[in-house]
Amino acid sequence: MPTVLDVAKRAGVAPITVSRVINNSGYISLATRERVEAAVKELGYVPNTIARGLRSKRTHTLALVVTDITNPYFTSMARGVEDVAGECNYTVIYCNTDESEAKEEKYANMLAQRQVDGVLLVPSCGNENTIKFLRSNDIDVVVLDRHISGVETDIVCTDSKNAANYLIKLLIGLGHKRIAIITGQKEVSTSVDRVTGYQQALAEAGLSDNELVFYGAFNEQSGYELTKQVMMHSPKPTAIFGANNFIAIGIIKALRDLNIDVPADVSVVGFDDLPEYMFIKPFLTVAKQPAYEMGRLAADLLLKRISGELSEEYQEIVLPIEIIERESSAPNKNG
Amino acid sequence: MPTVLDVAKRAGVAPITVSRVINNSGYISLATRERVEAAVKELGYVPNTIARGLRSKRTHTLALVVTDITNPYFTSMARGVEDVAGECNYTVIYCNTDESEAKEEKYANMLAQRQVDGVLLVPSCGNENTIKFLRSNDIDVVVLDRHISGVETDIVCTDSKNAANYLIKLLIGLGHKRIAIITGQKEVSTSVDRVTGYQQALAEAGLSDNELVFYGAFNEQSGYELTKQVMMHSPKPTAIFGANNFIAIGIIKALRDLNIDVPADVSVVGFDDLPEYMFIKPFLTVAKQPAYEMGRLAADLLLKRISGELSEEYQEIVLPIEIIERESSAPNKNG
DNA sequence: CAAAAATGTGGTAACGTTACCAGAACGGCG
DNA sequence: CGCCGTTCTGGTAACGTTACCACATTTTTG
Repeated sequence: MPTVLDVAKRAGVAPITVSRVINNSGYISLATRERVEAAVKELGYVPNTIARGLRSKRTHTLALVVTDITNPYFTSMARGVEDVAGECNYTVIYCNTDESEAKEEKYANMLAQRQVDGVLLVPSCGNENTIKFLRSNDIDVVVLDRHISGVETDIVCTDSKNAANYLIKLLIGLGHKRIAIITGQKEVSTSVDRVTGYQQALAEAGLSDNELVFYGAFNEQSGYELTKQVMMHSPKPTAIFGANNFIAIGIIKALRDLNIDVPADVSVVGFDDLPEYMFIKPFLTVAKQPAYEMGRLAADLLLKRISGELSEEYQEIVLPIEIIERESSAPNKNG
Repeated sequence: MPTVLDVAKRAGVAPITVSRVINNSGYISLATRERVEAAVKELGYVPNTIARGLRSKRTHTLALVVTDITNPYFTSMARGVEDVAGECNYTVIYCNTDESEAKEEKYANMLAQRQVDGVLLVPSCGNENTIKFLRSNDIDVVVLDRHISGVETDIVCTDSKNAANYLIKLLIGLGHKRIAIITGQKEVSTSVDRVTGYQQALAEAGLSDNELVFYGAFNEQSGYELTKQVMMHSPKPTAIFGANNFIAIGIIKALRDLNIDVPADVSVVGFDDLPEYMFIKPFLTVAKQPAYEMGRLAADLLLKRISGELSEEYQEIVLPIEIIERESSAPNKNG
């Protein structure tokens, strides 16, 4: 493994000069630059990012902390982050918290040890400890997807409340009066926001008495089980709002197992679209968040924050949500 | 940011002693250990992985190079890798080559700079350059999914040829005689292997004259377009084999747009299952590769290779493929 | 034409950790 | 009692790079 020193000797210059050529910094005459570049090639020299990081205090590494990378919503987000990072010669480390606060803490610790330059965080809970810890280790943080209380921060998210509101109004417009919502953990902001949007829509339509809110987890199983509970209610709801993609799938499967037709008997709407290629035939009416774009913008904001080219003030970027009406929502024919 | 030195001072010991406590190496009396641990806590000391890596020549970092992380096949694989790596306190960097040799090369260079301890590589092409380059930089490599020529290496894969063979025999058993295969790039081993399995099955059944092989790319668009070509053939095939999940989806969509019913008019079989949760109703007959398990085993093998606890000989691990028969393959009723 | 600014190069030290070598204190053994 | 092995601790240097300062040379400016 040749080092700057070897290259320097070969090119007949000082190590620092080699460094300057590689980093394109400072003044270098064309002649020496060429000599150095030739030496680099001849020796197959590869600069050592580790040593560089130690000295310069910049590791050119970001981390993306999500709950589960196998959720296509986060996979797209990850790809967005990766693409922007790659363009700027940054590397990304991915971490899966599985919605566990303990895992989040463990990862935060690991990332501090690794001296990453910045972290893109989808908080596993409403807790501000992780952010404070990272900041105390000189690591910039941009929050994604979910709000966090108790601390100011840069954040990239969508307007869950409004989108939920819109979806419910859509259902109300189709004649539905008994609409249930199945959502995730009470501790997660998106979960709460979607419920709030739901409640507001009902209130505006004078249907507040019909609230049917079910908290659970953001996964298929929870959606499945809660649907069975929901359908025990009397009178039965005529529409269900699943607060993320997995919940929506759980709902559809449960209804199928209960021999309830969608949308003839019950309409279903969801949040977070599944990738188009996944469905032979798109079917579910959803509020689609621009996951890839969110990843891109968040990475962009983080990189700017790291380079210090931003004012002190924290930024909040709210992206629009697209409502896609498909077959799963239909006029109410069941009272 | 406190360092070992600060901790050492506080605990009244030498820096090296702090290092020993943190790494659980060498002899330490209980008293000093406790003193050091207390100092670590009081100062909020976090060891610096960068400095550690520079000195010890081990970064505790792996890289997973795949073609596209948004393909659920690779996402599962990634999760398998991540889980094993995490257990051993290794961190994983993900890289997407998008099947481009240039990108693969760029990433290899980056990974060498970062001094990763090992790389899990899904080769974007049959080229051995990347492996040779990484090895010349003291980086261990385990190849995943696809064979590579021109160089011996550890590899974890499945028996594509046999699985393809089996799928085609299944179709032949259902009475199909004109079976087309739509596959990926000619340069990719899995692409070729699946064609070989296809050809052998036809040969064994005395149907060699009916070969219908279409090379393209491993994505939906290619599957879609080639399907339209395939169906121009006369006489039309009665079954199509899509050599990966995206191609299969492209096929299904194309047939739908052509008003051709699956499986009444044409049977379809695929490779690489989509995650169960994606489908309300599983439908496609597939050869399912154990992606998560492949990731786990490959990471395991790589870590062993890194720790030097393996003999010199390269290992080839071939995992079984599961054939899942579903509705998209049915008896031939179209001659 | 002197002074100031731009250009080009190098020396030294430092980033934070651990490898390597050394040595002290202690107990057990012949 | 002297020797050896075990247990515990420390000093020094090195990993490969770049920050910082210094200086020489050339070009620009008033």
